[in-house]
Amino acid sequence: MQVSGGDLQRLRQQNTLNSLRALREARAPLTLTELVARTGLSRASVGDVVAELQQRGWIAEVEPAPGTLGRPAKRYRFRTDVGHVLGIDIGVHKVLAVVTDLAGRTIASGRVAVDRHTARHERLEAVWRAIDAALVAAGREASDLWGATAGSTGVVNREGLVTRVHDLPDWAGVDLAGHLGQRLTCPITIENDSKLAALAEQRLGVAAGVQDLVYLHVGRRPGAALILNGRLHHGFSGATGEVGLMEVTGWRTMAGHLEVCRAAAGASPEEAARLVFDAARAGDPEAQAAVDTYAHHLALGTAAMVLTLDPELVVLGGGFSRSADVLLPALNRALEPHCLRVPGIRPSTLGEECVALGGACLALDDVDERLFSLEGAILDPAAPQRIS
Amino acid sequence: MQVSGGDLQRLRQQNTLNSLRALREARAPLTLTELVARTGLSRASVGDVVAELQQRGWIAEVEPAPGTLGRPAKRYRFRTDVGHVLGIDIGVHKVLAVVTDLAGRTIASGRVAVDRHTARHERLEAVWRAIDAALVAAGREASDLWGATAGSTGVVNREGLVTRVHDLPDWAGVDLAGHLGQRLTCPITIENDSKLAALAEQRLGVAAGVQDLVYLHVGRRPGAALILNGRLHHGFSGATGEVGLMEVTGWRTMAGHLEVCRAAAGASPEEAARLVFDAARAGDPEAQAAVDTYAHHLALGTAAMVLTLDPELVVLGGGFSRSADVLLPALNRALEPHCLRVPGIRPSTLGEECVALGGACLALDDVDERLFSLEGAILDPAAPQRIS
DNA sequence: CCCTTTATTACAGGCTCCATAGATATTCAC
DNA sequence: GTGAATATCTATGGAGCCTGTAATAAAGGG
Repeated sequence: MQVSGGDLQRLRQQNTLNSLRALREARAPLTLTELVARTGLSRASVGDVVAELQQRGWIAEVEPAPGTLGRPAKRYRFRTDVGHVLGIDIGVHKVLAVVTDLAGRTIASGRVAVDRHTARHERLEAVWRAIDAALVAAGREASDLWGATAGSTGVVNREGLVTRVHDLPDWAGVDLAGHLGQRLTCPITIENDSKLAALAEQRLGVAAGVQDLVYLHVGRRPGAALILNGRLHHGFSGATGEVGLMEVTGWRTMAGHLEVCRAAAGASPEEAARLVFDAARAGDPEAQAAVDTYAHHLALGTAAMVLTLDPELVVLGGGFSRSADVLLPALNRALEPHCLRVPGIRPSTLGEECVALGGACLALDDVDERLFSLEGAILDPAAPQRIS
Repeated sequence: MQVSGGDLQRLRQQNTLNSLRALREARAPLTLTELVARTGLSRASVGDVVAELQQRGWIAEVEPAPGTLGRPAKRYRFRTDVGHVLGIDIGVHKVLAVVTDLAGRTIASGRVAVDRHTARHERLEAVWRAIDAALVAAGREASDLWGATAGSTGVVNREGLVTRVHDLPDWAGVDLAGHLGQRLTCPITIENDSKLAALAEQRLGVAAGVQDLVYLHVGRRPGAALILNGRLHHGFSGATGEVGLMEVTGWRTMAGHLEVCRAAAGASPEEAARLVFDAARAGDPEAQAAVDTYAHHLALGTAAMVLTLDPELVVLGGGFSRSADVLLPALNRALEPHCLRVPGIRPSTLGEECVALGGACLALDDVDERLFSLEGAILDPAAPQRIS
């Protein structure tokens, strides 16, 4: 059905998409009368549009709400189950794959443990195992996926290549998009893991709806990601939030201040920080001083970003954010002397799935883009195929 | 003419606006056939739409292009002269008002000299004199203006209040929007001067079309402004680009390194920098060292922003940018060790009108917003009235 | 069992768009 | 100067979509 310029069919397509969008954003069943109010169309037109959407499979009828006065109205809901997307977190210690529906709700996940010394090909193999496990648990095939986004440590450029990595020796230069493309036919995106975590917090977590925020990954290697004007800020070459590379911030070495504490004696580097935070919480002066020193350095880099961007919120994520009750007040105190206005600081709420969930969010953005702004054409629900 | 939801009249409005937009963005007369190609409509529909736009006064017919084969086509242009906007630069040393047409071309300007010690009420009086001079030169009345934006030093919050100023002792807290509103009935916006300069460079200057850039105001009091994703980044409280407030950058004192040079002996602070840059250009080692020191400190704050944002471009504006041939290479060298990727650095091209022009750009954005996205209604050209 | 309330269905009317064909205006070739 | 070629303009017919109104259907309360 070829449609030209400002055709009447175009108007119908617009109205159809507007109705579908209204149902999608309502996140609850709507009656025709409610849709009339939301779209501004007449009841007759909405009836036509809804019939077409139902016939194509985008929406489904649910049973009428009981206990209402008058003839009960039919209710329709957006079918979040017609498509699924995949979010993948390729971390140092684990690979996590999450399958979500079109509302971003987790359907199933698969997890494979790896470690710092896992070789590149083994890690890539673990990615497939996690994906397969998630797909099996979701009862889906790879060809059912409408989109996939993988998060990796390191700088990820526009072409999806991992260009700089510190944690994993042989990971630089890996072509994740190419690897995933061997078995996935849907559109694939690769992004930095902290950026995906920030996106997840802004969509599903503690920063829901905040337009400008700085996400701080606090851990042995701190990092940062930015949401600006409601969108993930990727930067020209993908290297945003790297203020920690400046020597004056001390970000590269600041975790050491925690590890030399007596409270951490004998513990593994992973354990050390938690022990020090616990000791500080219990009142150990040495541990408290170490936390303050850590917060002082963290505040230097954070202040640079806050003064540059004046965000509404700072979100604390990463391993150390589990001790936010100790770290957050220390960071707040340390930021005070640097900032004109200290933004709100809140700890992450999503936990260790946040990177994979952020990947799903990014893939869903792509699905929405395709659905709502691609020439306004309304098609049958189907998994899009990668073109390249 | 009341129009509901997905009315057919709505479709006509959309098509009308699309045609108008095509004519506006072409910035040159178009024939009906060219409009058919750009809008995707049929010739018959475009004919109708154009007739209405011409009758309403939005577009005008120009004489046909000679020397073409076949019957010469009528040509139409967007009437950039039906409306005007005002850009105002309230600086330390001058007040400059610029009247532009809807294409952002300067029609006339008015300028009043002031200085650091001009009292608040005198400066506000100078603003009116500059505005009146510009209006007289343009042959317009205040009621003809479709929008006005004033740029001021200091932090400007969302309500248009100037909250923090360093250069002018009694300027903090001034309610510029209220002052301008006494005689201007159009929508009024107040913004920080560096932000407006950045916008002007991105729309009309050296950074035309660049999506992500950092604008560096280099002068005795350096500052910065950000364009992110093609839009001015205002921040939560208006205090963006203030990384120079961190002591470690040395921005507050770095101009002193220039003024203590022998090359600047006896000169006024305003003159000193230019003399030192001249001496450095001529090969004076002491001056070159001073420039390098200045560039080193400038690079500290710049690197923090570049590492945070990974912009495509850095634009050098402000007084010292006239000596960009000396300063730019020094800044480039000083940035090298800090950055993963040193962005392109270019000197400003717009000169001292840039803040006022940026104000006009911001006012024009508001005009476009109102014209193209306000419920899709197409009205007669007229100066909008402020509601508040 | 009837009445009220609300949702659905059917039909007429109006508006806008597109396609096609004929009329018009200019240039180029001879 | 005349005619062919080219491209634009004008007018008409046909089709699609939306709206409004009136008639019909379905549930709950008295």
